[in-house]
Amino acid sequence: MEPLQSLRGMVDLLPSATATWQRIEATAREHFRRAGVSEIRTPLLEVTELFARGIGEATDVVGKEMYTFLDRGERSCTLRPEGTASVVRAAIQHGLLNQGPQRLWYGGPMFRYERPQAGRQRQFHQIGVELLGVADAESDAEAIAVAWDLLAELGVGGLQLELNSLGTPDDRVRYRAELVAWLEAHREQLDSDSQQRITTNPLRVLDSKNPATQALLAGAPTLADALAGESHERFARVRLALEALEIPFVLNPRLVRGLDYYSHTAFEITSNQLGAQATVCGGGRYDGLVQQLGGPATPAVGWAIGLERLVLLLSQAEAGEAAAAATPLLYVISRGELAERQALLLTCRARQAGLIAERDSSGAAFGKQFKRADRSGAPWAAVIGEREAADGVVVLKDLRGDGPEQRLAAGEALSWLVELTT
RNA sequence: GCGGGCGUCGCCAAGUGGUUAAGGCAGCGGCUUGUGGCGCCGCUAUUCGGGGGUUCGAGUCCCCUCGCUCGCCCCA
Repeated sequence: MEPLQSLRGMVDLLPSATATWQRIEATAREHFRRAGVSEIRTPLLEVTELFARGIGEATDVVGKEMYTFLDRGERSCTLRPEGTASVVRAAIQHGLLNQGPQRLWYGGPMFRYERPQAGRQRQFHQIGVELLGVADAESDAEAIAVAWDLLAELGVGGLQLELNSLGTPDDRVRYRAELVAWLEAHREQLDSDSQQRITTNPLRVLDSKNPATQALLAGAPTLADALAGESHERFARVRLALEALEIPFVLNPRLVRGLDYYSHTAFEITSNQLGAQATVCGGGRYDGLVQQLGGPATPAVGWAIGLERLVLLLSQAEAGEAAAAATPLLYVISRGELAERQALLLTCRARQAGLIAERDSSGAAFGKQFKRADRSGAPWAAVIGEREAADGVVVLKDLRGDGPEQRLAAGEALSWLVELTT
């Protein structure tokens, strides 16, 4: 019989890895609590139209990466490819936006049908923050600070914050026209990829990896020059706020995020240790999205961190810590039916008393059980053989020192161990 | 979706057309049927991701397929 495998790009997290994930989640939860950000949980499945309208029909995410299917009622459903659209939908649906600014975070799996590679899976996990109903430039910086500080708290080093301003939709429309005109004029000198993008997504040409194209682009009109005065001032305020927070950043005028809903501030936090998929965190302002999804005009900023990429950046020291946390204090050895029942009882009582206890269920010779007790790393072994079982006692043995074995009633042995650890 | 690399035991890994597929770790058993850590001995792949083909003969060559991986694209 052929064993079954997980679907391509769908990854199991084995016990050796989950401790790291739990630490990230716990750290994030506490970090958000201090930042006054509350958790929101939305369904993994949404009507397809939500993403088509929210993210943009022309984007790669919507155009070719969504897990979309018809349910039994013939509705087109999509496994969420990102979190923002769902959060905004939920906020609108439940009238949250009538109650003042909403500071929300979410986490969980996202789905994108792409070719897997390092730091990229078809089911991946994000943790993200959305600040809805905040308009000021300082809030952009605050959102970035929440992400930056979280990464710092987790101990991720070597990160770079890249920053750009996309201006208002008007700015972008105007710039887009200028850029397209310029690109058309230089069409012959562009690589074929870029030529195609003139019509599909002209701003993306700026990001071309083709060196000749890059050289040519030095003479192209820049988005920064096309920004209206207000957009310019706004961006300056964001930068001043980041400087005040002492969060270093580099301006990246080519940073054009792939989702349609961004305006003004766009940023990415990248690492040079991730290979091609260098972005750990990406986000920005999206003032038009709420309205576009049928809600009241609501300014907003947000970001998402890719957890798989974050895990890649965390050191292996984690694995060691996790193993240590699972080391039992007490290893219970037994042989014989009555003894095994008493061993089970002792083990569960020990756990109820707050001790990490493990029971050997092999029924093997004591020699074997002691060997396993030793390997478990437990400092104490409780031994229950037929004699102990008959007398209702246990033998407590110090596996690390060479103190004498103690023969105690089960309850005494437990309270003795509890005292030892407090 | 497009290119490149790879796929031998749970993990690491030798093997590059010719009898029985090294070794290490882990696991299990024994020396030691009530006392561990060391040591010694033994066991664990009729099979080399799967399927076809070439050949007297294939883990080793070819084709297809699945998976992983790196890059492109895109993004977290």
